[in-house]
Amino acid sequence: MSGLAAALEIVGPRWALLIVELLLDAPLRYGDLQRELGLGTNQLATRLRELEAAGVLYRLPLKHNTRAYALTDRGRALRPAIEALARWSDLE
Amino acid sequence: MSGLAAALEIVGPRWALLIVELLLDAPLRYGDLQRELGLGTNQLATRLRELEAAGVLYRLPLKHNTRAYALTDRGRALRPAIEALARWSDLE
DNA sequence: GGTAGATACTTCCAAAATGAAAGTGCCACG
DNA sequence: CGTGGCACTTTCATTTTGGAAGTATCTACC
Repeated sequence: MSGLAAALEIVGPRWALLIVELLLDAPLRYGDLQRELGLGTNQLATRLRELEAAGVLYRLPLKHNTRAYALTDRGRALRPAIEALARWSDLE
Repeated sequence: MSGLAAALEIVGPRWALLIVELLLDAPLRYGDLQRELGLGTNQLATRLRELEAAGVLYRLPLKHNTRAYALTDRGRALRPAIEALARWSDLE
């Protein structure tokens, strides 16, 4: 399998890269992500579970039943790819 | 809509970026793409139609009922993004 | 001239992913 | 003890993806 295909197995599903993009700035809570992205809560839960399993992000407990989602080193390493795609869409 | 979201509207669907990756080297025919990727012929037809409509690639007639698919400038501009994703998956 | 093969699809249907809405469990605060 | 915020789960409809088979056109061969 090509490197690209391997990458898409992880960040290919819908919303995955958009979640990572939001977290590049700072950790966010579940509700914040949902409001920013406007996706169904079930899908957000699924994507976060998968991205955590892939080592892209991790859960950061804040208090009682509140936690934030933050990027790992591997997650932050997606910045060049995300910026390249964003720049591509700006061409014309 | 963020630049990233706009890019994913075009290259987000499954197989789309993998098709572009193959065409970065040289134009290929329909059957070549299908054999290389191993996807259903109906989906290849759909993806090619969408990528053509988005100005990423174009049909290049060869002879009678044979044609090749080649990248436009806009399609070739995806190279940095594709390489960034491929490199990311190689980390560890 | 008929037939077999190559090429580029389309059509049909099942399976999986995605999306919208409502419900659950937990804790803090008044 | 009730109300509200937060982080989900469950359920079900819709859309996307996937596999298999069929169609149309031209070419080359017998």
